Amino acid sequence: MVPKIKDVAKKAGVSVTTVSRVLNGEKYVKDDMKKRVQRAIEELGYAPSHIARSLVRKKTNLIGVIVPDLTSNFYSTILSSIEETASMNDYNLLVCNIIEDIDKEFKYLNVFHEMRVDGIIIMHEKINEEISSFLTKLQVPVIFSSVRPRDQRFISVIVDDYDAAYDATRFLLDLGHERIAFIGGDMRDVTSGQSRYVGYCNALMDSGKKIVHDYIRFGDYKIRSGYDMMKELLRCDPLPTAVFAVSDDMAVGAMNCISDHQLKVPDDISVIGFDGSQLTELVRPTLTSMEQPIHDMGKITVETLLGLISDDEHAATSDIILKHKLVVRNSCKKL
Amino acid sequence: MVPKIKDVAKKAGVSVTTVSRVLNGEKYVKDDMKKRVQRAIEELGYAPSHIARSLVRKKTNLIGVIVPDLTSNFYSTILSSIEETASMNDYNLLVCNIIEDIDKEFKYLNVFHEMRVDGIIIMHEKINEEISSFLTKLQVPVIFSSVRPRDQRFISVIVDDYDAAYDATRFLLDLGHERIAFIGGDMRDVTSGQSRYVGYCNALMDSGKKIVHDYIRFGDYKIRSGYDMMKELLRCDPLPTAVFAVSDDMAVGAMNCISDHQLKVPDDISVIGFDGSQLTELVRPTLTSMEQPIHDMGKITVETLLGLISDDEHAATSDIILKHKLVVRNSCKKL
DNA sequence: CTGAAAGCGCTTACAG
DNA sequence: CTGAAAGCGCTTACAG
Repeated sequence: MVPKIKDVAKKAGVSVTTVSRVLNGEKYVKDDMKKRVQRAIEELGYAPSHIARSLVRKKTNLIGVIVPDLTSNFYSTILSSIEETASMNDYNLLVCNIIEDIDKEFKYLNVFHEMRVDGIIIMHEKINEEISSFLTKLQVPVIFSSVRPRDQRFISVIVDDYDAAYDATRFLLDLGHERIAFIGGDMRDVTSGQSRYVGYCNALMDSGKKIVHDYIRFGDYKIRSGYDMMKELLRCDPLPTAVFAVSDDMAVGAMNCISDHQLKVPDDISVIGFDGSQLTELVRPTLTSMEQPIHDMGKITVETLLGLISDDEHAATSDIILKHKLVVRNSCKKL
Repeated sequence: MVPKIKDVAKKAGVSVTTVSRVLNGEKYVKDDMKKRVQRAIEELGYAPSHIARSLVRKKTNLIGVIVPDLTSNFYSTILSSIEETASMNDYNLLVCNIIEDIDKEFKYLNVFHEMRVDGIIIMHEKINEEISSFLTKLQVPVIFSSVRPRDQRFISVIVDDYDAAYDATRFLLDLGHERIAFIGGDMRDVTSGQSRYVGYCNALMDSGKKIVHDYIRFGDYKIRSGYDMMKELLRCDPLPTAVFAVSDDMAVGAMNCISDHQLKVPDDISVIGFDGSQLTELVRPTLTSMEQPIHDMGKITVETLLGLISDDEHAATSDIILKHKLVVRNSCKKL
């Protein structure tokens, strides 16, 4: 039904080899033949089967992407950038949304293997030993984007989470805040969990403040948990004057909780987020945030992966650290 | 390097045919052989090449998805549901983010063709004649999700936009509003553009109100345009007491604009949105919205498409209309 | 510059 | 129940 190379060859009165050659833009095809082949292709509406090509070329131009949550603005923005860069380089994306489901992840990694993807991008760091070793056996380039797994065999594209969290906390200290609460991530996460927590602590200590455990909570990066953790923080006495949440989503949750309790941001409590997602501009007051270069992150992730795939001698061999940047909006106030 | 069926056969001391049979779960394989094959598969870490399989089976289990904007909460939520349903049915998603770029869309449709996807899902209605006829020639099931193109050859999964817009406007009228502004979508769009506009107009007329052109603006569904259109509406005298925006994004833009001009939602102006995206719960005040069943929409889109793919006799032959539902939150006030 | 033939890694009649 | 062989739709040495 759908035309194949043989049909084109017959119609043009040449061999399939010749058709293949004009398809692949090889020289050494007489103009006359090329013209005939092109006309036949046109008339038949022929497009070569990527499937068949992949089989013989041993290259699929497919990249498997594992996203923890597609509905999160942060991830969907990175994904958007990944898609853009991949598309420009003639790669296509097989997208998997795992929603914290480790079994689904494993299933998908198997699919990626069966599909013989050329490379894999993973955007969460909660990989276990089983997945880690499966990934290694796969013999396919793997890259982590925006997170760094504990297993140092893999390359990550990230910001310096420790520095970024340190700077965010420092910013609040410089505004004169003394009672700074912290809504962290999962401490099992190396980057967004541990590093950001340690950055917060060290900034406090370096400026002679002590760490108050009542002011410290851990969520799961989502709006809801920011809200819930803030609710707990509002029971503290005295109240914190500022909150640093390690994701914009949690920061927005915290802001909403504050406003639902008839308090004002930033007059009563200042809030600073982390990520630089679109939420920052969307909420009122707009959210000051320690931003990751989300767009570049996606772009560089793909470019680095393509380097690995093509076995480029200049390909990355270690983590790529991008610059974070504090963007001041209206959610923090000088004390 | 990566093991193939031949390697498994050799290791197990059987023919490739037999290996293929146990791979495909056929009966008529002696337990003894089955065991040997399975062990060989295990030891080699063998997984069949989906590429090779697709070639002979003439089925790729791939669905191409065209999303207008991945960073939009509405679309990413549908996509998430699409992915979930596809995955459960052993289908994989090739995702394309076209960002209003008709050339990119065409390029991707060609890729989908070359990839021999089993089906295509499209989430925007701005398809031109060229794309429309290409789609028809493709001989592959196509389904539109959340939108309906002008071209009636295609099946859509949608809500009744006219009714939904009518009901949303009716809701404001019932609250006692007389001066109801409207921020619409692109009038070239059949569903979200035209139908919602007509629904708004008819609701007004049916209750004896006249249509004030100053109160009507058209945006592009995004936050920014809601903001900009609202800015224009704020120049009206008298001010409208309520605004109906045909997407939650535009409604949030409108709310922000109102609050940036020192007015209050809903005390000064009520706002109602459309879609039921996560934004509704995220903003303050929370946004009343005419909701589409986003999750079901994604699920049913895939199920319908799979019906078409398997050439099920019960497969849909016309549009599928899902129920809309008004969810009242805190952005609208009784006058 | 052009074409016949082998091969990519599978599945599926067909024969036994 | 098992296997040899053809074929899926391409590309790529190889020979001319």
